[in-house]
Amino acid sequence: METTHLTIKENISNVEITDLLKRHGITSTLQRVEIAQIMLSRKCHYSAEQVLEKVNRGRSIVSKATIYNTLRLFAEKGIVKEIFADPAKVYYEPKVSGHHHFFNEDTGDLTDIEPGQMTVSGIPASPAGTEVEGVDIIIRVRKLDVSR
Amino acid sequence: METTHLTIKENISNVEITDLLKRHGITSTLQRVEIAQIMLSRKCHYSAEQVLEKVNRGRSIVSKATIYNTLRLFAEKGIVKEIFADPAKVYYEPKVSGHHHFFNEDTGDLTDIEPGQMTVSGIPASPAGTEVEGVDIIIRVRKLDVSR
DNA sequence: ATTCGTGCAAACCCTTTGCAAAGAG
DNA sequence: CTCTTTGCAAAGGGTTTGCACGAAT
Repeated sequence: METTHLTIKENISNVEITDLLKRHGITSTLQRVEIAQIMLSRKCHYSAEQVLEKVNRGRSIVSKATIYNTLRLFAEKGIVKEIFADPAKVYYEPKVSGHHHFFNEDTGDLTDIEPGQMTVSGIPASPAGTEVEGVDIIIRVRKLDVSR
Repeated sequence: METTHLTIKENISNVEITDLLKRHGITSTLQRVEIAQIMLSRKCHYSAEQVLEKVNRGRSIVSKATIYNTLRLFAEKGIVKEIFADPAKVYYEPKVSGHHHFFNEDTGDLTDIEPGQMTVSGIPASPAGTEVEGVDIIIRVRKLDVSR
């Protein structure tokens, strides 16, 4: 349940993943391990559709419904983060705190801004009865307008 | 076409709105004036659905399709801004630069953070061939967890 | 006349849900 | 054996589109 440290590395063993899921209060199943494998082996920004493709790679192991359910579960449990930058779809990334994004409005590309590069100051008190969950900064960019 | 100054005030006359639309390169029509009226008479965050209700108020002046088309047009021309905070729907507000938002994940409420309160420093150079369109900061909040 | 804007309904697409079958402990 | 998870297909809901009608120049 507690947010334990997330390791992003190329070849995470199933044991490590199972362990990590359990530490986050998630029952380990075949499908969940496969999805975690995809989401935790590298920095990425994947749509549900992309996760589906990557998990199944030819074979057919996980259904679309399970992708959505699992990604939502992972988000609730804090091992994945949802990015709402593109109105058309949600993107998912491994939850490593403190970094933000460029979003290219022409191409839909998301790019990481490394943590520490950018700082926000003067964050006002949150509305009465609420607490801050997180701060998302999205810098919207588009291709240079050469006509100017 | 140029982003001219936007005035938010309670009773904007049709003449003022027509003029403003024209200055932004938008042909003035009955429906567009009605929609602009709603969007420019106060600070607000409305979903397309809410704009529809407010514009029609009993009568039936504008269709849903026109609401969407017009809001998108207004966004392109810079008199309205789209907020992507809630994955379920887009919110629209009058485009007055420099302010940001609290988003309550429990209720879906958006609240303004006045410009100047919060500053970001260390914005890195945007990816090659792109230019910054805008910086969106969303502070996600939720109701205080009393169980802790 | 020709062009542009509007309205309706249907299409779209991402996402969620209901329910029966399979899996975990 | 009981509770949880999965898969399928269907439903859902916000948004977009196609096309005919109407308005404007």
